[in-house]
Amino acid sequence: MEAVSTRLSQLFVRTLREDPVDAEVASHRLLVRAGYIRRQAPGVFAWLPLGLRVRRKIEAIIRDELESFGAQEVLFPGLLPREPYEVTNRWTEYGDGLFRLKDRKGADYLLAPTHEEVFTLLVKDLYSSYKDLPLSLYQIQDKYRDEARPRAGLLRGREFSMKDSYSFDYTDAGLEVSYQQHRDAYERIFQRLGLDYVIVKADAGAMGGSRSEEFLHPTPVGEDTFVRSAGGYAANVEAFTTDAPAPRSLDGLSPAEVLDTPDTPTIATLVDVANQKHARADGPEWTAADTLKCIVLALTALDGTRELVVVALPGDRDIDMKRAEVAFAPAEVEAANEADFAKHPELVKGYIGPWTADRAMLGGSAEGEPARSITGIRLLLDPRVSEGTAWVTGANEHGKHVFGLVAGRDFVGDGEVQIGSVVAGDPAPDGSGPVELARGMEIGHVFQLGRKYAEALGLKVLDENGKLVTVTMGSYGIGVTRILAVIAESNNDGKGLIWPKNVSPFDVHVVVAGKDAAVMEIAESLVGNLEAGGLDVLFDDRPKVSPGVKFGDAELLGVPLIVIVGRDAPEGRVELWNRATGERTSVSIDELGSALAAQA
RNA sequence: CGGGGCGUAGCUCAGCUUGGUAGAGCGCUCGGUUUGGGACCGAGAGGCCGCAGGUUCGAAUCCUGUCGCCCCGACCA
Repeated sequence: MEAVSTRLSQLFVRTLREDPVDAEVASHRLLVRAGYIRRQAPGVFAWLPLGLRVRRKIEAIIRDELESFGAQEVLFPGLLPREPYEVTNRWTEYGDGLFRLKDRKGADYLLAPTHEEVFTLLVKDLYSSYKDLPLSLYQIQDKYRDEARPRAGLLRGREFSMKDSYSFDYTDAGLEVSYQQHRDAYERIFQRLGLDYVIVKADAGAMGGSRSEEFLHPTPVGEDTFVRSAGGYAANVEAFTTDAPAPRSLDGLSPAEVLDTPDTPTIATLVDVANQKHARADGPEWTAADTLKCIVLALTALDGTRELVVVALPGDRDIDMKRAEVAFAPAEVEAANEADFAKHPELVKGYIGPWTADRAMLGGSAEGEPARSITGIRLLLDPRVSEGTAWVTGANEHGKHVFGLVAGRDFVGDGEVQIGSVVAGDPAPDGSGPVELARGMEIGHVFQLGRKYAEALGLKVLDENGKLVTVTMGSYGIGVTRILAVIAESNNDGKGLIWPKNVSPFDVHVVVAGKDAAVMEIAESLVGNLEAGGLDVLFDDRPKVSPGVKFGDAELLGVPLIVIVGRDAPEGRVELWNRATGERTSVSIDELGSALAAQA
């Protein structure tokens, strides 16, 4: 690209002295204040020249890395017909999140939220042989999602730019290679962008794929919680797993006994009363971790049927509803309501447990019968409730709990479920030590889709043996405008933006300070030289603006290198100002080029 | 969808309690003085006080409704 110089006196920008009142997070506030973007509607932004320049810098890096392994760029429209999305059922599944519209004939259209369907169909149209594969296609295109609540400026918008790629292979091994190529390219892209990231295992269930990882940028404004261990483990909380302890012998465990525990509907009250009235003979106090909490959830399947399940987990844990949603998908999960309880009067709120003296209340029974429990409600166990563990839990009577109830002896679950809250200190499943919790913003996602879309849309090719095989696909996304916001979010100070050099709208910002015509002339020629040397230059040539305003704007706009042409210019000296460090050094004009190169 | 807040000039806000015909700072235009950290003087342009009803001689102000926006939560391939 040809180097350019732009005069601030001509640039279409107006900086705001005060923060816009509707902007909360730093990136939103500063991008608006510095004149990079303007809001058009909730979650919808117009791009001004400065913002566009940054956006294109980011896009160029993405393109470079994708082309480096042979991915090819295409461009789909944002406006698409309903049909392809009907075939995969996403016209319906997307629900309110989809922008739908009708043409003059009443035909249904949508503003695409993502493009799996049409990419699949495009390849189906043109290719039919294994010899054409592997193939990776991508586009950088605006996506539309009618978010219930757009927020934080560019971080969650309703229109946003996304780079989406799709890989096409006819073998699983091929998909693995394509996936790895994208994953490697993403690492290089984020490194070039100067973006801190962690790769976390993501839940792959809902989309029917086999492998999925998210690139998260750690930041307090992030929307995802993830866990990581010092030993290198990282995962989304939804994908975090806890291993069940090895089964313990049932021999020698004391029998369960029902004890009075008046007024103990909560775990906290139960622990208190247990310690007061039923202290353990052999020492340690009862804690919440000794109790078994039984939570009644209502699942609504896609066909609308509602089923209650009880999840039993240690009393020091809560249910993480996000994890629950993933675990029970596609069914919807919510806490059981009054009507649900009314149908099961045998469930005594606050005193629910799996066991009664006669017959299992929930789940199966240790002896394998009776086949159905009293309630018939499925009992799902947290992995910590493993065979041979003993618990204090509800006795299904007001004011009574059963102590020493042993999993695998006195009650049996109908399955395991991993929806307990994850807390700092939990062991990583790979043995790499305790985890900590952190917030992150998803900036990239690599996903092995497998054959779901190819199957639904009939994308098959002939293999070496002349046999039709269904193509296997991957999809890979990077949020371009979100990345821009994340970079802004992580690169600013009280005075304004501080762009990393690879994405800065200009390489250098030249400020002419003072009204002297001679100084202005020197600045003009200096700008010309820098441009000739291949640098993009923003030139603050505004004649009637005081130096303070120019300096303030320079800091707000965030070009990392600033050159002040001022009082020492007639002596052949200018100041080189590093935006990030604030350091200013006097350099001779002759050496400016090398001084800039040294800073860059 | 639940909770909270806010709609007055391009931006940030005052005025509303107690009704009397629209204000400030910044920005913008013109003239002049300034020019190394957000200068100053003078003269201007700019508002359907979100919208619709109502009360009243009179509504930015009181009442009702409505729309929109922001934040928190729910939701989010």
